[in-house]
Amino acid sequence: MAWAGLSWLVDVCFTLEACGMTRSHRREIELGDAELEILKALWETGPATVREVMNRLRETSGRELAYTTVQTTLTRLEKKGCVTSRKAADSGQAHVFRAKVSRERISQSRLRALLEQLYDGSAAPLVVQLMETERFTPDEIVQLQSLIERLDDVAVNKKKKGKGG
Amino acid sequence: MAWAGLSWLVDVCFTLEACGMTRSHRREIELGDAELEILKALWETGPATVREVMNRLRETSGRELAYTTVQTTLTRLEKKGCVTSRKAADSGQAHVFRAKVSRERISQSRLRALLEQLYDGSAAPLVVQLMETERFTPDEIVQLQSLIERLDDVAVNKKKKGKGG
DNA sequence: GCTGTCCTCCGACAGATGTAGTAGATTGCC
DNA sequence: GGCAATCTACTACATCTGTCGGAGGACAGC
Repeated sequence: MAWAGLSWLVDVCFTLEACGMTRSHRREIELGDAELEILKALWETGPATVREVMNRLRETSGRELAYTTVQTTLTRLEKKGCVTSRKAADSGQAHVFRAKVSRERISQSRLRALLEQLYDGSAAPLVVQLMETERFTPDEIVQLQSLIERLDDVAVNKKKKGKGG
Repeated sequence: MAWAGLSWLVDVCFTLEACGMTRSHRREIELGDAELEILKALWETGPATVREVMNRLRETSGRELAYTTVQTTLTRLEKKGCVTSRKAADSGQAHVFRAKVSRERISQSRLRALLEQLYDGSAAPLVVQLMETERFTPDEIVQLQSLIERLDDVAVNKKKKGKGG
């Protein structure tokens, strides 16, 4: 399972938060579906050429895109600052593209937009909705439980601080 | 607060689930940002005319849109099956628009898309991300805790049922 | 050196979306 | 009956996105 632990994600999220990137930006990055799909392929493969991304799409999603379609999309992603490209000696003259934004960053950007658009920024309804409509494995439920406890601790600490200090 | 309880949302979600609408549809409804904003206004006002929606947008978001812009968007929403319109006796000749899809439905559709696009359909990472990066009030945390317990119960019951027949 | 292959760059085009103007019907009022 | 306000319907247009083709450069093999 990709669920060896939530910690990696938790860490990433904390990092983002530490960078002050969690609030205030309504919509940092706007990506279409195809762009996102290709970016996802790039996350999964790691740095890759146009052809590698194209193959990856075919193999994993059965998606048949023209070489130039992938290329155009990668170029647009580069223009948006989501990927970088450079020439690598070991890949002929083909450019190697590398994702510059993380999956979590995109995820957060989209979630934020969703929150603003649907619930005036309040996150709880979305969490509820996710928990109610999606399936979770028992393991995941345990993980979520511990996360909530952690949230709870933070809340309690804050309250203490607020009172005592 | 709008958080008198989560139960309404929970109910809606269960209803959706009962309708078999929770999985399998990749992308039922595609809405742009402006469309969503106007649909949101309609959720908030209840059935309303073009002008009322327009005013609502100005008052709540400071959004200044031309009358016809709102109208066009509402018409497009109607074509997409998200709203209905009819002539009401008490509103002159103006059509009264009414939201036909719920906020939760849209929310779910978008969340689902996000899940598929980013995490191959696995919901847990999104929940984690939301819980880590967004703020929750102590009350909300309590609510979430009880939800998790409920999830936990369901999981346990399933296990029992699976065993017992 | 020619040819085939692969790559990059550029241009193209259709559909969706955001935004709005205009024409013509309807209605209230003098 | 005519004018002003308001509404609907239609049209328009720029931008973004998805998708791709063709021109031309680089390189491997004959």
